[in-house]
Amino acid sequence: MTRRISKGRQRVDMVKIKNARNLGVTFSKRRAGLFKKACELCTLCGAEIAIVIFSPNGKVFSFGHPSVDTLVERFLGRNLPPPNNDVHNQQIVALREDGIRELNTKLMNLEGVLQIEKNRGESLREIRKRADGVWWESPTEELNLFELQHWKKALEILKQEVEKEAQMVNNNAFPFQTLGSAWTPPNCAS
Amino acid sequence: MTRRISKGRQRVDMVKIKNARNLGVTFSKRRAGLFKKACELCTLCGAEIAIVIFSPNGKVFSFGHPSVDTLVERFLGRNLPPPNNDVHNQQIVALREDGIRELNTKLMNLEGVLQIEKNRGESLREIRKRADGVWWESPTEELNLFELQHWKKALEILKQEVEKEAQMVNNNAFPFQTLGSAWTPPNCAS
DNA sequence: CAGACTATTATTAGAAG
DNA sequence: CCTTCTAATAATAGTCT
Repeated sequence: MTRRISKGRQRVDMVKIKNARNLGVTFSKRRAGLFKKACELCTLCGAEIAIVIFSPNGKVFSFGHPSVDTLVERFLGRNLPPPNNDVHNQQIVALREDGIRELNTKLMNLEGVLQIEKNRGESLREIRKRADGVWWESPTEELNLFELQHWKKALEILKQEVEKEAQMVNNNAFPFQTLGSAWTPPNCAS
Repeated sequence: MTRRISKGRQRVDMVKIKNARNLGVTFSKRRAGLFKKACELCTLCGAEIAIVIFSPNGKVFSFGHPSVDTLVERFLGRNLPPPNNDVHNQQIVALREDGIRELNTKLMNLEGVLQIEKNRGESLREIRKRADGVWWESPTEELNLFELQHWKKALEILKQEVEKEAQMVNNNAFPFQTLGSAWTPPNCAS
């Protein structure tokens, strides 16, 4: 029996990914964790969440309940089937007017540009691996919270859509993007 | 001292929120946790993430790195295809470097301080006294809010200069890839 | 490559202030 | 509406299989 020397979890502010391989593994793990958290928040609190992730390699992953497109449309203020129009618009305005966030983006912009200028001469050897394909498993879950029961219908419709899309993806030698696909972690909060 | 009978964390599949009040608290806490996870994923792995959350009450919360709008547009395919050029990859590589991560952390911490200052009106000294441990190590340690805002302006001006310089490259090689976070938790991964 | 393992940290539900 | 505390579970980085 070899001695197991597991490094265990590091403090977040000390995490340093050693190489590209580990970085990819970490990305996959944390992406799954993020989607799981989102799913739990949906089922537990009755929230509607859309997440779009662009990986460093250019692949796209998305999570959406009831669907990314629906929520994005609502966020952009086009088709408002608003349960609460006033609050919604107020929030949008508030989001857009938040100067601090704007400041943060600008600062980050500055840092990014500067760093790029610094690294302009550096050679890069980035692997454009074929990232993991979109897999989704959708166990027929019971939404036990009675506040969430009206979601069942939407969820089933969503699953059908995703199923159709996933089949297309599987048949074709799926190229690059995953649009409008939802992801469901194996064990989402019920 | 009364005896503390803390229920502790429940298993996720057993969590049942007792009443509306607790549901609201749970929503806030988990929403913050989700955003923090997303921020860590951005900083640690160089991912770009947009999250839109509609609360059960109709309120909207968003997280975007670099911005929700940018990523949503890319997701919807209305804008440029995923940037897979040298400059982009260089930036991703730069994100993984310790230096840029530290800079990001510093800026995010700065952002967090400004946010808190704006919202609470507390003094920087009090905040720093409370936030034990993680802080930036730089000549900014003695800055108060006033000076921080001054620094912010200087950075913005510098950023404009850099942007102007990079504008020529912008059109071809560096379309819209930026660093930035729309929302920053108090302690984001470094 | 994809899971399993595990030491370790992170998250969080509920309660109290 | 906050913040803080705490027990208890959840997440995860590195490693091995």
